[in-house]
Amino acid sequence: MPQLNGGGGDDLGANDEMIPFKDEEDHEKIRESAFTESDLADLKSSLVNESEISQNSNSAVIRRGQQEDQRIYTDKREHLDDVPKHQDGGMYKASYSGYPFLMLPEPYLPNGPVSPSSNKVSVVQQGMHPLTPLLPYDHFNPSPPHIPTDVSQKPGVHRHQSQEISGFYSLPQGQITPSMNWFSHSLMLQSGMHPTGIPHPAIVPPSGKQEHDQFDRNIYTKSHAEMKREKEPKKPVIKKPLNAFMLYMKEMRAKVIAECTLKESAAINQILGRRWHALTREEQAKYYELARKERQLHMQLYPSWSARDNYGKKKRRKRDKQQDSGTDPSSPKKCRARFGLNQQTDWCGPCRRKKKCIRYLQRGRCASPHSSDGSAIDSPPSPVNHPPNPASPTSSPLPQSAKRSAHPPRLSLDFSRIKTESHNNPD
DNA sequence: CACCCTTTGAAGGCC
DNA sequence: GGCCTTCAAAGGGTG
Repeated sequence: MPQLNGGGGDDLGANDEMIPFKDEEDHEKIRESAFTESDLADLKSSLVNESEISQNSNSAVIRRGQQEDQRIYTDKREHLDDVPKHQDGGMYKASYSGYPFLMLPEPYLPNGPVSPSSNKVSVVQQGMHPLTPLLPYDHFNPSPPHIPTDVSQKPGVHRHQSQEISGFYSLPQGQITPSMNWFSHSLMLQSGMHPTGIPHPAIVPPSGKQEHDQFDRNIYTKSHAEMKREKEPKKPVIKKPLNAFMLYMKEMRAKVIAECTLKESAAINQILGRRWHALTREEQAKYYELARKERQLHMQLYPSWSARDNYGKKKRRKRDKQQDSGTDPSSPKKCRARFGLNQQTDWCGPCRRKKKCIRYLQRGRCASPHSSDGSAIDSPPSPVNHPPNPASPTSSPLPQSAKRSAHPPRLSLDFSRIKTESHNNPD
């Protein structure tokens, strides 16, 4: 994919990495939010700037910054210091272990994180090998250390690695043994052993967030009968596979929390969102690739599952309710509607180029920045910023979403705009 | 206690 | 195909 091309170099330089995010809104909202302390805001800015600066420099700088970030965890990883730290562009370094084992999103870990106390922090802190989990595809480790040695061994079933679909979904301990390759698991699932009968990592009890943790604990603390009684009425929920950004958040959240001592997820997510945009395509591509693989595996494990299955499992958000109840036609969602066809000069770049604004369409706001006076920032007619499709044309197919989606998942953003916003980067 | 907030991406339904 | 909605994680905040 062109986005991945490391070859022309410039392409990766993200000059045309038109990344949308609502900068102005960010600033305002952050100020308006519960985090009103100026130092906090500064901290946030610096956090973002850190990435932005890196972005504006080059990937080497980025990696250096990441290494610096990583230092935060040095004390936690000292015992792993003999392990090469920089195997994959520095991206999965710090905490992105566990994938496919520990990094598995907790919903996929029916028994919860290996360490009961670590379910908020990812992986490395769990003492995992820093590389194994980070290299789920090419460096898949069939014998993750956290797999208990006493797990039952199923005779005749041998785990053999699959390079095509590595073990993204860790097999539940005590349920699916590590000696079973995931294909076996998949086959089991497809051949009658329905997911609902096997507490697969992606399967969680139907209700609250933490429920799966409780659920997991209950498995060991409650009697079998009790468990049965409790479990039976509820149908386990197969969660959606995490997308690239979710994977990124999962990995980086702990780091951001540690750096800025923030705990409020909304604020953390804002930072993470901006950092996400500050990533180079290469860096993002790795997460896209992980996400793609995860979807692939999820699809194989639960061929009949549909994202729609989980609809209604969450309460509708207020915003949605508001939209639903009173769809306010006076609150335009699109630049087209907002400014009208006669004032296309006021449209944001993407809208002007494409005559529409996806962010307005999807989020009710335009991610692509307008200038402070309301005029649109003149974005270069860069190619649409597809997600850095990690699938190399020779190795993997396009992500389905990329194939299906008529529009790019992300809007383009004039990167100079980000620079302008950056306090530290006059460039 | 339940929901909100906040982010991006994926998926699916509707037209 | 375009548009729209919902969910995925997370955990403090809020009513």
